[in-house]
Amino acid sequence: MAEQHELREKGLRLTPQRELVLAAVRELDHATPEEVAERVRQTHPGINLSTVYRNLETLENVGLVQHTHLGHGGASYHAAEELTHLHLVCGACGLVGDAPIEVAANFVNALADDYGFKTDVTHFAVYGTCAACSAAEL
Amino acid sequence: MAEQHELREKGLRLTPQRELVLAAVRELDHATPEEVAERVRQTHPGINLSTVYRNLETLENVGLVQHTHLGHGGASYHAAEELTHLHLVCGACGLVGDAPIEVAANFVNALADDYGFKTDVTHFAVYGTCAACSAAEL
DNA sequence: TAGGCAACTGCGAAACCTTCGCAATTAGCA
DNA sequence: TGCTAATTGCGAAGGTTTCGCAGTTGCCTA
Repeated sequence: MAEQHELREKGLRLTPQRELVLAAVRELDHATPEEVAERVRQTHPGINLSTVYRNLETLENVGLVQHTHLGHGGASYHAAEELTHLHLVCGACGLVGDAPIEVAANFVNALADDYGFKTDVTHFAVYGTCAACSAAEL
Repeated sequence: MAEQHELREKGLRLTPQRELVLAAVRELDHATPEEVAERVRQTHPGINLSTVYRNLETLENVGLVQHTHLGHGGASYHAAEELTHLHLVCGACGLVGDAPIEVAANFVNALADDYGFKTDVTHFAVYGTCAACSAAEL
């Protein structure tokens, strides 16, 4: 994993904190800044929350990570290369499920054809009620 | 517009603030709590932000309004009866467009069939790039 | 290999947004 | 008309995200 390479390539300095933040995002898959910080602290206890925020922003600017809105207010961060699925958030139990992007292909095409709108389905979650909760409601 | 009726029907007291909040949500169409407050203040200058928050919550509980996530963090409120369209948020210019719910029908059905997931397409916005901005990028 | 510049970090404080408790007010019932 | 509980206003608290500043440190250059 030539991680140094990818960070340097983007014109970023290689700091332990930065590497750890990127690694944490990759390991965690949709994690909040707070969760990323917690994870990083396992190997680098002193890391500051501000630093995590700043690095997430920086990494997002160079396209290595991306954020998604999974619920309430906060953003969750993903490694950019893993953004191959969309998120199904259950309003009842709060669980976040995945579905392949292809499920939305028709939808995306329809928006493109009818409105010229280029959709990024992964940015916002898809909200609804999961199978288990629908069943429980009856 | 027998507004009194609908509020009383839901078991709510009829206060000027409540009526104004509901009216503001209906007039504004997707407005943040802050925007609702501002609007209400035009006719009722003293209204407190807490009151707006509380009324939005109350009105949502009885099903008269609903909130949607259009971006960043905050929620936006809609009159429940107008939730017949989904929101297209352009990441470049920030504009919020509308599209009829039917565009997503196939998508919703696919999620229901494949995952048993009942989707509420209006709760989260659909994120992407609008026609104008896609054109401008080239 | 040493030196210097700019990027980066840590820290604290500030700026949000939202929720909460409490006392005073007020709507709607009898 | 009076009572009671819902609702309001206010201030404060809580949480998240941003910011400024001084100190540190990566990386380029000589």
